[in-house]
Amino acid sequence: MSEAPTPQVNQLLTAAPAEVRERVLPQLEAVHLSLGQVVYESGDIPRYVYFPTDCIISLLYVTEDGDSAEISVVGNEGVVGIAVFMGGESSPSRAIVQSAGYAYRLPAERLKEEFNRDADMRLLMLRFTQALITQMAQTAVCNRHHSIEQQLCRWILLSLDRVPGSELSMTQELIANMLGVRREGVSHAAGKLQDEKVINYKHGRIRVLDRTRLEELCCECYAVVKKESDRLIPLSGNNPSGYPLPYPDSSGVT
Amino acid sequence: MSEAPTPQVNQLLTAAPAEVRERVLPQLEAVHLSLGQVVYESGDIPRYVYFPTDCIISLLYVTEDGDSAEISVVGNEGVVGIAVFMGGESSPSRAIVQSAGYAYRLPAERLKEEFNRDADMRLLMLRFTQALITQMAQTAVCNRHHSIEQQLCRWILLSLDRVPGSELSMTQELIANMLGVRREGVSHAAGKLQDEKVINYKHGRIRVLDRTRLEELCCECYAVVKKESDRLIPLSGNNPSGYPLPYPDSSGVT
DNA sequence: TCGTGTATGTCCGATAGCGCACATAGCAGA
DNA sequence: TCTGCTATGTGCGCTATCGGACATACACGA
Repeated sequence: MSEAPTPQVNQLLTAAPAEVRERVLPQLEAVHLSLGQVVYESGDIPRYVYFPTDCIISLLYVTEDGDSAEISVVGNEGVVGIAVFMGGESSPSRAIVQSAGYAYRLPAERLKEEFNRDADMRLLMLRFTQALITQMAQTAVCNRHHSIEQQLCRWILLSLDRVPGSELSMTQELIANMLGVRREGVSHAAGKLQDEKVINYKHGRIRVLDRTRLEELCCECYAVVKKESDRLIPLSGNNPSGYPLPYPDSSGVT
Repeated sequence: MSEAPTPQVNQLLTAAPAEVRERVLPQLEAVHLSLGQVVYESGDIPRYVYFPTDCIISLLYVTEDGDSAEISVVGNEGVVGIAVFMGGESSPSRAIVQSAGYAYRLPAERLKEEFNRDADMRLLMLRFTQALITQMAQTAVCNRHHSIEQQLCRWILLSLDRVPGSELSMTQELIANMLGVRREGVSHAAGKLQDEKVINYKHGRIRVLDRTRLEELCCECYAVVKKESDRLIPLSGNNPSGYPLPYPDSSGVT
């Protein structure tokens, strides 16, 4: 388990107004989040908000009979726990770690204070929230109209953008939970992508071989979300590769 | 075409801090919105925000090949045009009138000013936004896991809560567009509900005969959204019938 | 009162995804 | 190196929904 990246890897922390950052930095605490860890349960009142650096956190909705669906993913471009500043305190979603790594956490109260105190900070958080909303809405349409294969492409691309390298650590079983489909469905779709040499799937490890082709096979949902995120979140757009800034490009396998 | 209800029919206008309300009331303009009217197109920069009184506005996402899905509905409990205060200016959704009636519109700039000026007003808007987020997310899960019949029940209930009386003016064709399914699918589901004497469908007019049963046939998605809205939006929870306050209960047919 | 257009109901085959069962393959630990 | 667990691939019948074609029924206006 490597060291925690610096807080600046998180784009919101980097883009935060200087004085807010100064107040907040000493209070940030690096925490390692492991795969599958539940950060918030549905209805929980968060004590901390999390700024991911090299991890990915999924927001899931779970139905009464156990079916689930991922409604958005958050990586180093964002923060988990928006209900804290949106004023609702809690939300009916579950937040789980989709890719292990480090995040910086801050007491919920502290973010709330900064949000209410500093207009620029507020704008930053709200614009991120709007990007999140776009992601959710697009996911809803995607769930309705696009094939599992297309959705898998979207899912891989969204994840890839939030993680260094071109590899994801994730079983088909878990992806199936995220997409709200059967594992077999994912297996089938992944098989097709492998036949096309677009990805390589090996025991819980996806390696993307041909990102361009992957984007072609994907529905437009990925592009819509990406474009809107780039527009709304500072920095995010300055980095055309989509990979987190402090890492080398996809050339090297981690 | 009857007169416009007072602005107080809109719960956000009613719940707004007194001083904000005083500043804003004289600048509100009643507008009649007719069925199917497009309030915003995807990507538009709104010049006005709309506070519905007795109309319903749907937020839709449309895919490249014309498929659509409703991601949320807004009635007298809310406001349309959140991108204005969220800081993104525009959003990729289309807003269309799902049920004709009146709304009060306010220049976008004015809402933005009040939002930035008054912390209570801000909280009000943000809590409403969080309720909207819940609705979108629940829609995404519902799209994935529930049958057309269940979704139709959810849709009818959500609409009914936002309109006086127990009747909806809406063709199956339009409902199909909202749910992102075929008209035939809606026809089939509506037929089953009619056989059960839960609703009565007659040429673009749905009459709800047995609301209790309708709620039973519905997936939990309606209840989740309703509960969260009641929690987050003031007043909304004070009115257990769920119908807009200034109207008589469902007893009378309009 | 009658016609016309819109709204609804229904039938067909096609297909994507489900649920289940089971075979295989890679990985980790003894 | 062997063993066992976890992850993946695959086959089969089932069902909901799709896509298109068509028949009916209601509502409104001449």
